[in-house]
Amino acid sequence: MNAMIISIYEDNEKLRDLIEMLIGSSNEFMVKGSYPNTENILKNVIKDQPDVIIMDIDMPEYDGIEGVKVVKKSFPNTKIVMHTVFDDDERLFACLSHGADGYILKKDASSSLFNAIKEVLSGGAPMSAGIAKRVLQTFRIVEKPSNNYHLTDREKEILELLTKGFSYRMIGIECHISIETVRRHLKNIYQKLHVQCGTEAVAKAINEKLLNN
Amino acid sequence: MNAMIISIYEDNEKLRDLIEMLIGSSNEFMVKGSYPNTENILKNVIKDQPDVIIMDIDMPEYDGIEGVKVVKKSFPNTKIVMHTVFDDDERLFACLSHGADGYILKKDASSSLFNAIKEVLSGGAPMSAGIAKRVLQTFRIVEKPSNNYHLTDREKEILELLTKGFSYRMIGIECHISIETVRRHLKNIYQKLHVQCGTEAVAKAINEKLLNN
DNA sequence: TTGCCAATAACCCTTTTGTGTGATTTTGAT
DNA sequence: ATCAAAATCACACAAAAGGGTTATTGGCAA
Repeated sequence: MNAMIISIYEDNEKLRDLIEMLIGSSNEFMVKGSYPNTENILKNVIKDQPDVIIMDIDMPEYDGIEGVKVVKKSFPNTKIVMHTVFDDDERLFACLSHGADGYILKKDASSSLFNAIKEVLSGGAPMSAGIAKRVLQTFRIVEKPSNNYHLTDREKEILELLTKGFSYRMIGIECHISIETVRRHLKNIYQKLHVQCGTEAVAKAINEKLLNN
Repeated sequence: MNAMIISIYEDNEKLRDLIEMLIGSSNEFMVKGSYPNTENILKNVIKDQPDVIIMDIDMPEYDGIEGVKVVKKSFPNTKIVMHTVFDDDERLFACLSHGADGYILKKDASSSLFNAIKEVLSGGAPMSAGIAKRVLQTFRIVEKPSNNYHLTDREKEILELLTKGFSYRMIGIECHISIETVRRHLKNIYQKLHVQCGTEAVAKAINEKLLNN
């Protein structure tokens, strides 16, 4: 099997050399392309054809988040492992949302970086321990304070049609009931939701996910 | 340092014994509590006081997802590592949303399970490679097809007030413009959004995140 | 059985919305 | 300086929404 090609984007020259050495020392990997920022990264990627990119975030002028964005747009199969000091949510999720495949903190042992490359090549998503935890925490359900307005099924049904832009008349036809009954239901719904009008009810229903779907 | 206490929930007796042996063989860990399902898990946890729980998902009667839910509700600091054959999104995210700290597939080497326990104890979130990848993928921004309706700033402002339940009149007062102008703006907004009425516009604005906040 | 509640329906009346049409003023860009 | 887009205001009219009140029916539970 041919050696996998690795590109490095890191503005600290010493660190860049170090990573290059570390990775190049294995005969599984070959470093091709080593840059201090993401200027013209698309051209570089076309030239280098890397399998994996090691990407710092904080680089002058052209930063790593931009880099992830442009590379992943054109080369979604090129793996990108972030390698950075930042562990704030904002940058983390900015990278992930643009398609970063891994996120390793610089404070971790440099062997992590080496393993991360292997892991990402075998279809995984290497993350530093704290990062993975942070990611999982975003899935926690925020135990909602029972925003239960005791809407009946019928009321939910009618509210849902309202959110779809149905007029009272159309709702009546859809539900096979008279427009007067629709009025009655909506009147009750507005009271239960403590709102004054349809638009407010729709906003509340969507924002608080009151509907079953 | 005292040995960390591990509990095991796994309905396959042979596998349960195997895990028990594997983990108990280390003097870092001590297995206390080993059960074929999550019946009375709360009582068990109170009795065993485990630091980490290894939890299968598919168990008769009382399954692992229920187990995660009830344990994490009362003991959020007790770490739970799922150990299962399932890698479908539904079960995965059901576990994560209730607070599972790790997710290891049974097909992985049993050493993974051992390492996972160490990792979760050191504040990490151990996941099998494919699982981590799946998790990261949920963060990808679905490159929205430029749902840009070319609303002007003023129009967005007015649409936002509408979503807050303001009447035309109130919007006029809020923006220091006549109600006729409000009507005019809304008329344009409805055309741009291809909707017929306020409720539909509000639903579209919220669902497609057309507003700046 | 009685009584409650959800669902249904109707009538009346006022206010709000939505639309068509037209016009003026502001503002930004070329 | 000029042109275009955006923002402003006005009038008229029909349709829809929203609120008050009252009433009937059917199901379910105390």
